[in-house]
Amino acid sequence: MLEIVDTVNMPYHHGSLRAALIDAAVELARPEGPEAVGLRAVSRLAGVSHSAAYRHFEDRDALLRAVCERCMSRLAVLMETRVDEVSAPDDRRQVAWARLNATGRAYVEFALGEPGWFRTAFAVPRALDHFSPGEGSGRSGLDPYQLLGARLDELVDVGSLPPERREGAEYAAWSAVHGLATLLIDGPLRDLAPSQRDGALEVVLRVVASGL
Amino acid sequence: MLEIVDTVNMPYHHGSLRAALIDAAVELARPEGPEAVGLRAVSRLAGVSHSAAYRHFEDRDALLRAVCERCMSRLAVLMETRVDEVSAPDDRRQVAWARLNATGRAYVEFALGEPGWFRTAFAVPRALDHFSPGEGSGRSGLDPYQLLGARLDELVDVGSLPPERREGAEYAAWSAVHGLATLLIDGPLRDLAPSQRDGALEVVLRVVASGL
DNA sequence: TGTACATCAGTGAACGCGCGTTCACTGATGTAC
DNA sequence: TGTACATCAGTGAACGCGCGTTCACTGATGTAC
Repeated sequence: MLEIVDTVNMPYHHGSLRAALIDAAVELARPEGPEAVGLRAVSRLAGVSHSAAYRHFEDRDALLRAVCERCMSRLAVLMETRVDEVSAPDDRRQVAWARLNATGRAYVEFALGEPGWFRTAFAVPRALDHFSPGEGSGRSGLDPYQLLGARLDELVDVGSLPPERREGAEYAAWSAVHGLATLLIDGPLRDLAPSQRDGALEVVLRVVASGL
Repeated sequence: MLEIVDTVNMPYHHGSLRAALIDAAVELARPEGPEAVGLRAVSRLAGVSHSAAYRHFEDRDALLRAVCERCMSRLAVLMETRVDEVSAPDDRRQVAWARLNATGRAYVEFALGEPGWFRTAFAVPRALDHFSPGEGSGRSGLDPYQLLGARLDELVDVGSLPPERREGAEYAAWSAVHGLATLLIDGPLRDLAPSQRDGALEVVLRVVASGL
């Protein structure tokens, strides 16, 4: 919801402008993606002069980085939520597979449901080991990559994935859902009908599961 | 190679400005990606006033579309080349699998070797059925998606892929290599060491092959 | 408790940039007679 | 073969836009005495 800020009754000191700027940036990124996150546009939405932003962020990139982390965190939260929703029958192996599938489904669900946030989450790429703890992470403190790793570890634990095939398994699972997501939202598959989209997701999940 | 054009000795009429503009745009897209393809920058590189471009392209998007097709075509050509390089032993099944792998490897090779072109190829997404014949295609006239389909058809032909699992198989294979490519060049895996990159590619190919 | 003062967090004008697009123009080419 | 003229493909100035960044400033807050 883009709302006009009543600048007349605003106190001179905002109090929590840094947080307000990030909120505004997240709001702008939602429909438009990371390109919409500019210092001027964000300050405008926050109802503040654009130079005020420099009190809280070194430059435009610093703001964008903060927004990326928020978006990445939202992705992590959705993944955790969907995994937690998996009902747990007796069969531990079945649960482990269902949870892996839920993880992948959540990833694509997020990309399709919030394409702007999804693109923003990946707009300031960083190396895996550059993740600071807490940044871009969900409730459990794990980022999306680590959440996927946890699912694969579980598969090993319950004996569904031979330990010798554990190494690098993230790459296969992650690439598959990430590729599908980007092809569906930005790429040549963007005009696929919803039913075809679902079908594609099922095939991707099936191939990964049986290929691991 | 960005070269300064000798504007003094240029004839008033260029002769093939449309082609020259596309060439210049492809050159700009190579290191920078699609963002670098602007009417002014491209005209500048071609040694021509920026308004001249409007004689050949309706607007900036029309130019970008032409460049995308060229980049997509280069991808198709590399895929064909790598497939043709596969030596053909007796075993038809082995050949079919090797060719599928070569297709996927070529895809990632292109993305890593020419990230700007790769990103440009996908910068103006279109629906699959919007591909006009010849656009974005390689020597054989097939675009990358169709080249992948041909590999999968071959697998069915030689009996390596049950026909009932043929449907949607493109989505799984394409998503996997596309996801790996984008994670490696733009995403969180961009700082992976070359050896790790290779390892990730092998895992991805193995999982797709055994999962199909 | 009151006052001087440092510090902090805002403002708004300005600089310089590159972009897409339009428009009246002009130089070169080709065609009709 | 020569000339008038239409057509085509360029030019360059101009408009308006939004951006990131800097800077001197000012209003509000908190602290020391």
